[in-house]
Amino acid sequence: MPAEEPAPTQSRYRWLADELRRTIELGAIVDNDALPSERDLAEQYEVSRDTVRKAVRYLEERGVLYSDHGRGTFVAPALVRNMSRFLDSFSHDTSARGGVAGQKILLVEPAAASLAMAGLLGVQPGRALIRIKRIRSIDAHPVGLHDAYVVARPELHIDRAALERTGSLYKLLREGFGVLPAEAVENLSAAAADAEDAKLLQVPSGSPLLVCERVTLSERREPIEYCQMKYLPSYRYSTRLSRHGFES
Amino acid sequence: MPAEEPAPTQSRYRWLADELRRTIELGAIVDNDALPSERDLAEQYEVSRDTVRKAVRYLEERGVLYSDHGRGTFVAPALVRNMSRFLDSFSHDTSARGGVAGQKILLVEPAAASLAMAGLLGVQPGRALIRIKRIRSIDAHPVGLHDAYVVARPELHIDRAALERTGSLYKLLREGFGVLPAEAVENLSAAAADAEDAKLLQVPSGSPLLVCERVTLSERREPIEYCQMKYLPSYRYSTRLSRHGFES
DNA sequence: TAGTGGTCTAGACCACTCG
DNA sequence: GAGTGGTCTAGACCACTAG
Repeated sequence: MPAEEPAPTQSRYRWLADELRRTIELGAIVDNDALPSERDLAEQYEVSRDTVRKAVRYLEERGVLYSDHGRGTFVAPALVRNMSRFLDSFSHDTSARGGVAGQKILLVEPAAASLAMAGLLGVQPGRALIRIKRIRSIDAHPVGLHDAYVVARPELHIDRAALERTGSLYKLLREGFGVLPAEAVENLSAAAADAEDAKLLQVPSGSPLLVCERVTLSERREPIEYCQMKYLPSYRYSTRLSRHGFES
Repeated sequence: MPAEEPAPTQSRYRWLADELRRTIELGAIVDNDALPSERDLAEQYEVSRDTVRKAVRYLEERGVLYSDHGRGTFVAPALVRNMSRFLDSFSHDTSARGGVAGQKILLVEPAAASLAMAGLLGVQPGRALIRIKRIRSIDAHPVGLHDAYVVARPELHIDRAALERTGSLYKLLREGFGVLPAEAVENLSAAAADAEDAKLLQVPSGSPLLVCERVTLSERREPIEYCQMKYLPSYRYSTRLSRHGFES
């Protein structure tokens, strides 16, 4: 029996997924325990089996559940649960970890796309960009440098004041201009801090840094920005991988 | 009209997905072009619309397609296409990039789980493990160190000879013992090479390294191994992020 | 053999986008 | 308003797992 009816704005499977997640977080079903069968859940929550399957799949994608053909559907161990690693801004990601995100804006200026950057972003070389360079901090401690190149658009008016106000470039793009990041490609490696990095992050030159390059695309897969991020060793980047088939 | 019937062993939606991917790779539909509507595809390929939707979703998960409510289904730009980033072994990943994976086995020996490792793996402290330390190389150039701790099982007989023969720990676990990695959690950061790292990788002590820690789980979410990987700056770790909802 | 998840179908209606 | 993807249903059968 449904504990509560789904809000009219929400789909039934999302509502069911939330119900199931709540049940799990309450500790009613523990790690690696089986859920009731899909047919039972369908009856209990008064939805079709297909709707149950959608809810289960939704939670599988988020690492909350996993299903085994012929055996059942189970609660994923806490280690992987909620390791969603979807698209996220530094600010949002940091507060999700219980920290306070900060920034010191070093630079907001027009720039032109270099050959390399144009290729990555899929725009013409020389295309107008807006460069934004910032020191990012968590709980007032500097942890990294962000060097972003946003593809300029006529309606886009990014200035230091607006950025300072919102504290998050993504939030500014979304709320100010309706630009919504939908997908991103990232490339991680290690590098030594150069003289400038060292000075800004207050570490010796040559110190190890985690370098993350990112290209962000809009819902229509138009390029939004290229960003190079350099982090101190204390910064940790977490992710979850699934098999999802037999690609081996 | 279907070009060819699906093999009896394969599901129809996987077959359709392969057909669509082939069509795209042939260049018949270019980046950001729209596919025929789901209803049209269902008619063309003589399947139900639901089967079309499953095929499309399958390719969306792999970064090949994306759909927009009310607009259509489109081919993802080449930048994100085929950036699947599912669970993969070093060997497989390397050959997918066109390189030849190599290894030099430094150590295969029994070990006991430390407190920290026991917590990560979800086993008792002191639990029997098998430690495997290797230098990994691409095209005969050393690129990283792998230090793996495999959870020992009675049926599991890992020795240097077997590992040398297969060249891949995952392949050995899969083909030798039917242990299939299903999910993994990774944690990346930067670190300086210590004296031992430096010697093994032939770089100065203090050089920047990309450190990747990974816990791998089986299909039943039993712990398989903990592995710490350290890579030179030339090694690149690529990933793709999606929004998948409104978690911002 | 009974029970589970996986696939497939046909049809209905809703929500969104765009000319 | 016409066309698109998104949700939901009810029922059938297959493939796998376990006692």
